[in-house]
Amino acid sequence: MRVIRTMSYDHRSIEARWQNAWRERGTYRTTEDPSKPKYYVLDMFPYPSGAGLHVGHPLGYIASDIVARYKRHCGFNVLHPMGYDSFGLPAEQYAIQTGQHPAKTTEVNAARYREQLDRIGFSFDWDREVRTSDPAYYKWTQWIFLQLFNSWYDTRANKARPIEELIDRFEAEGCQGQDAEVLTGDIEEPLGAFTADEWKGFSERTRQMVLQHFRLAYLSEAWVNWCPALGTVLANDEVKDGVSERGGHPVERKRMPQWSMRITAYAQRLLDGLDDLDWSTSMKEAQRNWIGRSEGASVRFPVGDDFIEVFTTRPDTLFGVTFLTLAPEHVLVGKYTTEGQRAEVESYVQEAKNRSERERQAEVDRITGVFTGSFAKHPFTEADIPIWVGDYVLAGYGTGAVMAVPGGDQRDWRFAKHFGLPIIAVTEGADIEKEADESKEATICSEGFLKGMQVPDAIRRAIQELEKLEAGEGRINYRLRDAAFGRQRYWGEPIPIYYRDDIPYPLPESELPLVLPEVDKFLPTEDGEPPLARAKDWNYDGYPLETTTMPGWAGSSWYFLRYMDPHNAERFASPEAIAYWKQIDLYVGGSEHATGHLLYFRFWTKFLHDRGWLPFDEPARKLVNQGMIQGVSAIVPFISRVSIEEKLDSVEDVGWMETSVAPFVYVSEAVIHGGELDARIRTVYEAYWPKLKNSSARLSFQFSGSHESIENVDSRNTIDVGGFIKSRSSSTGARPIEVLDDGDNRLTVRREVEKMSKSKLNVVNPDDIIARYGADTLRLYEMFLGPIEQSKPWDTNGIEGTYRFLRKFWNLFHQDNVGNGNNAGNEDNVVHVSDEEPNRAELKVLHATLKKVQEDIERMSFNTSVSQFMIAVNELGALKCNKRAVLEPLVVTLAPFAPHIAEELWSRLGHAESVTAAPWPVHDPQYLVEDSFSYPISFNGKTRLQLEFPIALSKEDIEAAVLANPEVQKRLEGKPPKKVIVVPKRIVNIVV
RNA sequence: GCCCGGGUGGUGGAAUGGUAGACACGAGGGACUUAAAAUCCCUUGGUCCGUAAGGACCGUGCGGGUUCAAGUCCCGCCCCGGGCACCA
Repeated sequence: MRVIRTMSYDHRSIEARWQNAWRERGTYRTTEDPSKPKYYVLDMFPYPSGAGLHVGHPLGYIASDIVARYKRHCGFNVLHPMGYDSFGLPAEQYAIQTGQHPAKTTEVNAARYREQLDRIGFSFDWDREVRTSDPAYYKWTQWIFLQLFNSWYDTRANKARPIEELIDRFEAEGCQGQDAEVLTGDIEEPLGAFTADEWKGFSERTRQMVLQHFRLAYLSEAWVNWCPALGTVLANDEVKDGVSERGGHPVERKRMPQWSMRITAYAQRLLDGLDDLDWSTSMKEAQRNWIGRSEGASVRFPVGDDFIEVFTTRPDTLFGVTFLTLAPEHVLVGKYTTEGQRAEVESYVQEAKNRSERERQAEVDRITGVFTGSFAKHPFTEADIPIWVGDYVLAGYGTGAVMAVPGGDQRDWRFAKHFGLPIIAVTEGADIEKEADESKEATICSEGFLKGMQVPDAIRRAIQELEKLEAGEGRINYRLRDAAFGRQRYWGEPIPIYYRDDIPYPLPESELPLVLPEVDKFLPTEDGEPPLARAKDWNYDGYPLETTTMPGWAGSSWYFLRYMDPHNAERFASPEAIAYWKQIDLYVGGSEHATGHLLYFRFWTKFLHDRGWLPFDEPARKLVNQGMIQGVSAIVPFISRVSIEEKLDSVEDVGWMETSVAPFVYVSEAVIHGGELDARIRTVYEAYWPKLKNSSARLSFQFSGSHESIENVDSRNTIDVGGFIKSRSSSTGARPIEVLDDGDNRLTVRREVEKMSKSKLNVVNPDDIIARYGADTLRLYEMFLGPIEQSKPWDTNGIEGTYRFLRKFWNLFHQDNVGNGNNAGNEDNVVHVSDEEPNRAELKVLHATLKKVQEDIERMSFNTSVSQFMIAVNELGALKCNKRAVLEPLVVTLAPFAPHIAEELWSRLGHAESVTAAPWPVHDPQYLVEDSFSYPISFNGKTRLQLEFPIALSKEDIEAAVLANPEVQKRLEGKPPKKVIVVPKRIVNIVV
C-alpha cells in the first residue's frame, strides 16, 4: 500500500528548525543603537517553581512578545529580556524537607522554565538573563541597600540625600522642628530636638541611634507581622485577613528589632506619580487605597506636664470629644494608668496583645476597653477628658490614639454606649440616641466658636484655632506603613551589615557581594536565631554579621535596570545604558502585585532618581495586567450520603447497609438531570442492601463532586466509564464502585471554572498543546481567547479553530489548485505563488487587514487581530488568491503572532534574511475607499431594509431617493415622514 | 460598608451613540470517501405567523431617563470579580 503523504503544514519540523536558527544566529540579541528609537517591553519576573508552566503563565508573555516583535518591524530597537526572581520560600521549604540546597533546586527549575519558554518561541534576548540569587546580581541589590542605609529623606527638599549631609546639618544646626517630622513609620518614640553642641557631645552610640531615625533602611524595634509557621516576619502586603498570603498561616503582631524601609517618606510622591501613569484605573486605585492618604489635624491633649497626641480627620468635631482612647500597645498607657486601675489595665493590655491579628479582625463587633483612671485637658474648653484604652484603636495608624467623638463617629459611639460614656451631638439634626452622624454635609451644633458653621469651614477654622493655641496643626496622615525588610530565612540576599557594640554598620562596598554562606541545616538555630547564624565565620573582621536576609521583593525592585546592562561589574548599570533604555515602555504582569512589587519598585526607582543614578523617577509608563486563565474542572457527582426518610418508620424493617459493603456510587450529570433518578439509584442500592427490596422505605440522597482529570473529558463532556473505574479503584479499597452512566460506556461530567491547579486536575500543560498543535497555534489561541486583561477559562476544544486557520494560511501558499474544494495543499509541499498583479478585491482584503491588525496591536486588542487574520484567509481562499503581492505582506503582519510559520513561509518565498528584519507593511487607504454604501434604512430606529447609494451622493439626494423607493412608500402608507435623518456612510432613519 | 472593574447566543467573545451577536468553538444538515481523517458547503439568539418565498414581534442583568437612534450616555437597583476595611 502506498503511504499517502498529507503534505501540509508540519508545525513540528518548522518550529524546531526556526527555534534552532534563532538561537544560532542570535536573532534576538539586542545592543544599544543610538541610530534607532528604543522600546523596552518587560514581563514581570517569574519565580521558577517546581511545577513548571501551565497554559495560564505565558498569556502575558505572548502579548508582550507580539508587541516586541511588532515594534522591531516598525524600526524600534527593542529590549525584551527575561530572567528569574530566584530567591524565595518554596525552594527553601523544599530544602528543609529534603536537604537539597535551594541553589540546586532553583537551577533545575530555571532550566525547565527555559525549556518551556523556548518551545513557545519568544523573542527574549537570553544573553541578558538575570537571576536574583546570582551573587553577581545581588551584589547590586546589596549595594542599593547600602545606599538606602546611607540616605535620609529631606522633607524640605522633598528628596533623599546622603546621610553625611544630615550629619553636617546636625553639626551646624542641631535638629529642630521640621527635621524631626520625617518619622512616619510606626508609633515612634518622639525624637527630642537637640542643638549642634548637644550633637557634638553625643556618644557614638547615641549618634547612631539618632541616625537610625532618619536612614531609609533602618533597624528599629517595630511591630511586625510575625508568622510562627513560616518562622519569619512578613510585609503588610504578604498578610491577608490576618493570615499569610502564602500558605494561609496565622500571623501575630510582635515587637522586635527589625530592618525596615522608610517607604512612608515617599507616600505622597508615590500617590502623585500615579496621575501620569498609563496604568489601569483599578491598579491605580489599589495603590491609592493602600497608601491611604487622609487630611486632618493632629491635636495635643495636655495631661499634667505631658500630652497625648491624636490624629483626626474631623477637627470640627472637637467640641464633641468626651473621652480619649489609646491603643493597648500605646507607649503612654503605663504612664497614665492610676494605681487604682493598674491591675485591670495591665490584664487588659496583656490580653489584647496576645490576640492574633486574625482574632482581632474577626471579632470586630466585640467592644472591649478599660479606663486608665487619668484625665486629659480639652485644648479649647479645658474640660477633663477621661483617658481610656481600647483595642478598636490600632497601634499602627496615626498616633495610636484617638479623640473620641461619639456624636460624630460610629465606633466611638458604640464604645460610649457600651461603657455608658456621655454622647454630645456635634451636628444639627443628628439623632444621637440611634447612631453617630458621620455626614460631612452638615452644620456644627456643638457649643463653642464652631457653632453654626458648615463642616468644611469648621475644619479650617478648628485647625487655625489649634495652631493659634499651639495645641495642634493641620496634618496629612497615610495608611501606608514602613515595609519590613528582614526575613528570618536562608534563601535570600544577606544584608550587608555588621555589628560593633550592637550598633549596625554598613559593610564597605569593596566587600560586596556578601555571599550567602553554607549552613548545615536550613533551619533556625536552637536559640531561635535565623539560619545564617549557623554559618561558620559569619563575621566581618571579627564583628558579627547580620543574620536576617532580604525579602523576595528586594531583588525584583530594581531588576528592570539590570537588564539594561546585565554584565556590568562596575555598576548596577552604566549611565549610558540607562540613558538609552530609560523607563519600561510596556510592563506586563498580574494585578496581584498591585500593593507589593509594583509599589516597592516605584519606591526604589524614586530613591535611585533622588540620589542621581536615574534620570527618571517612575519605572514603567504603561502597565497592562493580563487576566488569569482559569481551568475548567470536570466533576463527577457521587452520592455522599444516603438516608432513610424519617417520616416513614420503616427503619427497623430495612436496617442499615453494612458500611464495609456500601458502594461508591457515581452518577452521570446527564442522569441527574434526566428522569427516574431515584428509581435508578435505588436499584443500585438494592443489590447491596437486600432488606430494601421489598420495603416501602424511601431513600434520600446527597451529592458531592469528585474531580476527574480534564484530559479524559471529550468535547461532549463525557468520560470513558471503564477508565474511570480503573483509576478510582486504587483509592476506594475493597468497597465496590457503581456508575450510573449514559449508556455507551460514557459518563457525563459537570464542568466548573476554577483556578488552574494540580489538585483540581484541571491543569493544561503548554508542552502537550505544543506537541499536538504547535507553538504558533498556542500563541494564537491564547490571544484569540479574549481581551488580554480579562480572566477566562481555558477550553482546549476551541483550539482547533486557530489550528485550522494556520493550515488554511499555509495552504494559500501551497496549492496549485487553489479553491478546487480540496485545501489539503499540494503534494510536493512547494510554495506556489503567482507574481500577477492583485485585483482590487484582493488588495482590499490585504489593506483592510494591515490596517485592522496594526490598530489592534497598538491598543493591545489581540483577539480581534486574530479574527481579522481569519477573515483575511477565508476571503483570500474564496478569491483563490495566491499572489505574492498580497501574501508576502501578510506573512510579515502575522510574524509577531505566529513567528515560526512566518519565518518558514518567508524563507520559502525566497528571502535569505529573517522575517523579523522585514519592515512593517503599512496599509494604503486608497484601497479601502468604497464608491457605494449599502444604507440600512430604519423606521424609528429599527432597520427594515437596505438600499445602496453612491458615496458621493448628497444627503438631500439620498433622502429623496429613499423616500421615492416603493418599499419605503409602502411602509409609510402614504403619510409623510416626520423627520428623515441621513448620516452619510452610516444609516438612514425615518421617523414616522 | 467604601473604592474600582464587569454582566451580550449553548460557549469564548465582536461592535468611534448609527444594521447587536463579527471571528471562533460546539451543535445540526449536506458534499467528497469503501470507511475514517482531512477538507469544503449550508443552518444555528428567542418566540410566533406562513405550504413556501418570506414576514412579525421580542431581545445586550433589572427599572426609569436623554436621543431621530442606546449594548454604548445619565439616574436608581440586582448580581459577579477584584481592592480596602474598627484607618480615627
